[in-house]
Amino acid sequence: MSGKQRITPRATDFSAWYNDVIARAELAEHAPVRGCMVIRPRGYRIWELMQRALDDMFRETGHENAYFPLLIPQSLLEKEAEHVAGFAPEIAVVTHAGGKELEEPLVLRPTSETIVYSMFSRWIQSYRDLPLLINQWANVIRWEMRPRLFLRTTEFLWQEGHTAHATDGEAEEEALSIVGLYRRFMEDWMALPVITGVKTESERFAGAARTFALEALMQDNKALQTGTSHNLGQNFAKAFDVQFQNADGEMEYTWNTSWGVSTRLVGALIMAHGDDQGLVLPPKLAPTQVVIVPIWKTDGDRVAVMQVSERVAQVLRETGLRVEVDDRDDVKPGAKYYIWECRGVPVRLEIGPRDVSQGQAILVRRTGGKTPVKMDGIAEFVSEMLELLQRSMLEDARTRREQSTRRNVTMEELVALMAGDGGFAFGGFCGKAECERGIKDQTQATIRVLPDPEFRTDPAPDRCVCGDAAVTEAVWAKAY
RNA sequence: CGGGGCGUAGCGCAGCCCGGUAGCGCGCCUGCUUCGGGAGCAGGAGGUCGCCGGUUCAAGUCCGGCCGCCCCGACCA
Repeated sequence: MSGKQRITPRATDFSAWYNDVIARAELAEHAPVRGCMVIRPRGYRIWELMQRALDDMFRETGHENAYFPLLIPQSLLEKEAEHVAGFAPEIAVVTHAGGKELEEPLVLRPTSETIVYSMFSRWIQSYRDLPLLINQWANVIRWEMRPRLFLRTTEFLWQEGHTAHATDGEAEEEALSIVGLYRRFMEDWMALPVITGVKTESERFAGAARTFALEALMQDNKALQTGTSHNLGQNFAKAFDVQFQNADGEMEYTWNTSWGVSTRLVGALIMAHGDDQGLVLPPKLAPTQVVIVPIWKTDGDRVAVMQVSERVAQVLRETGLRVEVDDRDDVKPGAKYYIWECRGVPVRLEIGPRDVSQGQAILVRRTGGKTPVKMDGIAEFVSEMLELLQRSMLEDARTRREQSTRRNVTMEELVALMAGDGGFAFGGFCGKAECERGIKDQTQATIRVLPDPEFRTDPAPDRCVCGDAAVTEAVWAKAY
């Protein structure tokens, strides 16, 4: 547990680094079933902190939590043609139960649109029932060929929002406002800058009219889709007969949205901020924000140092900080430094006999640098330090992303970039699926999004990377 | 599903060619000395060598079969 095995440096093998960090920080492990993971307490608490923040945001915007079942009748899943086709390869099916073969196989939900909208059709009668804004926290199952802890597992945890509206405009507004909500969460809590935009047809959710997405760049210069929000149009309403009577007494199908983020966000946090020492957590999502390491030689020192350490911990906790005192006497202080750095704790306070006599503690930042802090006003100082760290992590991540972003790329540049350093490549796009396909075959890069106005290049490119006239701008990257 | 590799202590591995008392590092337990950047010494616990069969006086090692896992080629929050 407190071994001194080295973490593979990122530059040597990013994948091995990622696995090492997860193992050493005790975030998760592989389960007996291929593709499944056990999320350990230190990893699960990160997810719980994410959940709490997001859940509060959903509530503030009028959404209510509910729970729909894991098992879905196969016939129900098959009602929306495009949806079934899209998920077919990833579906797990229960055929036997109670000691006999089932009359109708049950699907383990890969997502819950089908069961949700079949229930919505019973709950909605009038325009007065709209909008209906539901969220659920749940696990889902998607049989994966190439699993990776947190990033792509057969079972994962997520939230899925499902809403019903009276008009297409309202649904579109809802889908977009969720993108904004996700973006605020990712920037303010995860310190993760994202690019937002709309997906091309080939990357669109099975059954959606439009898919909006948030894309972040990891330190290996590969993109990670960190969230999606779909305007489902009336596709599911028609498949599941979700109708309401409008003010004029006419029957209309509802307009729906669905949206989600998952435990993949933990993987994003690791890959966006981690360094060769291990995990680096933004203060707002760190299970332990401050670790106090008491230092002593003699028993007399120990009593004095522990007394001060506990008092400092108390003061910090009273200001709402998550604090741990590492008072183990079988591990030397130096070893503790490595352990807590590996776990990503943002701030460490070292308190030894010298500090006690001088009325101070030594504050060490996870991202580098140490300074003495006076005991008077230490809570305020540490709080401000954490806020500063939270902000600087976002700025640093944004700087890294900008350094790995190229604009107005030509086909030659795109090919060279994807064969080399990778990163985000902005360029004109003709809108043709064959063009998109060809670039993917040649470079392994896909269009992550057609970026929202705020991210676009000014002036807009007028030629597609293929040479044809551009109808829009696109962001290419190799993706997870 | 096609190609390559691996199953030996909690983890990482050696031993296998050439059959003969199951080993190393880390971790774990006990004690003493240590303690401001991964402590040292001494003692100790821990194993159906993936499974089934065969050859042999004798199999971790040789032979046959099976199972599982990892890596590489067609999808995805």
